[in-house]
Amino acid sequence: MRTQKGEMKTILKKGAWSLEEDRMLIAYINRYGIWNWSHMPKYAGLLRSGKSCRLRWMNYLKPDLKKGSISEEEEQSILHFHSILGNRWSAIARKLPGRSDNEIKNYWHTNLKKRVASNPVIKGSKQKDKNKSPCFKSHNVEETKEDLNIANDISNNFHFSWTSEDDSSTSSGSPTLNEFTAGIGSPGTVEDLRCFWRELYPLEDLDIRKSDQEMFHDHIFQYSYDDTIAPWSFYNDEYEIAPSSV
DNA sequence: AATACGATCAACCGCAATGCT
DNA sequence: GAGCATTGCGGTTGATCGTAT
Repeated sequence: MRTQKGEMKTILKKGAWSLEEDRMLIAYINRYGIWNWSHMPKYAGLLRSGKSCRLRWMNYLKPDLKKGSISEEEEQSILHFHSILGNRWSAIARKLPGRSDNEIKNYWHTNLKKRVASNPVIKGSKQKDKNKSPCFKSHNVEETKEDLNIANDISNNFHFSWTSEDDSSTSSGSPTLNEFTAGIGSPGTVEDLRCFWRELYPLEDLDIRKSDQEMFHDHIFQYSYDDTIAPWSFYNDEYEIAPSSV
């Protein structure tokens, strides 16, 4: 189905993320970095909005996120910074490394809000048992840990290189967190992306996903056929991805 | 055992800010 | 400066789970 502008119109998936979707997003970001949330899902083979992908990554998949319960120190920090900043959750989150704004917001609403309302001067804190949390028991936490390992294995087997204005040397290996969260990235060339998908869906699975490959005929993709040197440099002039050696 | 209810948290939605053309 | 795309934020919702009855 196409819109009047000739763009592909896809039905976007909503609701809980599956393991497979997590795996695809992690693997894609490990390989190409974060270059454009709106366009990324399509190239990663995800039927999700960019917003949804960004949220999933920021709140759950980002490797430097802490997975455990909020500590007493962190709780005191939340109380302290909330008294200064109010409901500016993202600002509070920046003060607590490894915690997302969503996590802090949820923690506030479920643990602290009532307590602060009933007792404005809170000194101590109740340590909640996160093992009782439904989400801790769901597939997401434990299985995603395993999934992150799988994704890391995948990314470790990829050749990843780029150059920048600041650093004319070429870096190889997997990008660090700072590198790929700093916006370094590229959707890759058509052939490069094919290799990426083959890594995710070896042989027999590739046929099943033929419909997904309709995107190779997407108008944006057509650019890449005519520009084989730095096909995606128009997205980010500072970086260009080297042809994959996979 | 079945049901109701509350707690928790991942995900969605709408809007504002920002950047680009 | 207008219009559009993208990103980031905060409020809210809904699914899931544990517990009480």
